[in-house]
Amino acid sequence: MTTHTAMEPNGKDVTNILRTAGLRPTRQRVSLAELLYSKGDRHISAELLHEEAVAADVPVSLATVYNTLHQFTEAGLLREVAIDGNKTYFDTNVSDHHHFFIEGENRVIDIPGEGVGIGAIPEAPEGMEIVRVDVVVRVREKR
Amino acid sequence: MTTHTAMEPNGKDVTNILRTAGLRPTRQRVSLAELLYSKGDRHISAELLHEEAVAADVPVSLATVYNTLHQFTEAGLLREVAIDGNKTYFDTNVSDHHHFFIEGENRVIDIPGEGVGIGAIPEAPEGMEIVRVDVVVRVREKR
DNA sequence: ATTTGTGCAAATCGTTTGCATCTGA
DNA sequence: TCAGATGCAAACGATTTGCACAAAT
Repeated sequence: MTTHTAMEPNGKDVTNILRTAGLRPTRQRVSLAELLYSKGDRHISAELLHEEAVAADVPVSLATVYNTLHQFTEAGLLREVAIDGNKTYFDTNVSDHHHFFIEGENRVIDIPGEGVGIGAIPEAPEGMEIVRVDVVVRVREKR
Repeated sequence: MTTHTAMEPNGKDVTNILRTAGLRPTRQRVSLAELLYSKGDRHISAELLHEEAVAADVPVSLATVYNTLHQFTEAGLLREVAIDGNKTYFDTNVSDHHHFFIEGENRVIDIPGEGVGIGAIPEAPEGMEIVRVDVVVRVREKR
């Protein structure tokens, strides 16, 4: 009986999720997943997650963080948010929703509730199909 | 009399536009502006514009292309479109409109007409004001 | 034992910058 | 003249990759 599937509130779930996604639940993947999902919805960059991991005594290399984030994204556990141009954010909220982007601070936050709705979704060009609609509301500190 | 302001259909306009924007109409700026605006609305990357310039016998350095694109953007002659994450596109259409992003091809095209309308624009977070709303409809080749 | 993941450092890619040299007004 | 522009090459920051080593099944 090697199935040491302890009953830590998160550990177990995460392990299963990873397994289901076809990813071996390695130390670093489990730890990163816990960091990602234990604090509600987040929009995090690879670099920041790496720092958090190191701070949490989970030494992972930056390369592994990148790998992991991409694997999670492919597995549908994360959503890549391309907003800024020079940095990639990963969103732990995979459901359909949109974002505020705070200029200056370079922060991304979810638009709460059903705040936005596209009026009319345009038809895709000939031979194309819509994959997703992203709405980014850019805001800045009011002065 | 050095004011050789010829009456080339574009040359003149461009020169004036630049002057109005407070930019000296230098050889390369005028050429780049012509490349940008002589073909209708475009979504172009620095690299591509650079190639076009070189191809058009207007040797400009890539650095100058970047500088110029940013100056034009500040002057309101261009609009930066952050869609892709790893590349910046500059849109010659400065009016309010949205985009299709063709995955795989990494191409950006305008959404024609009044195809999209945000249903309800959400209120900005406390102390923030909305700068702009960007809608990107990601499409892929239908199979 | 095999397969898959990880870490490191080097490589890449797009973009920016420093600085000496030109150019337009 | 002389501030402002340009070109080049080096600097940069984010991300990726190659490969030897380690861990999971």
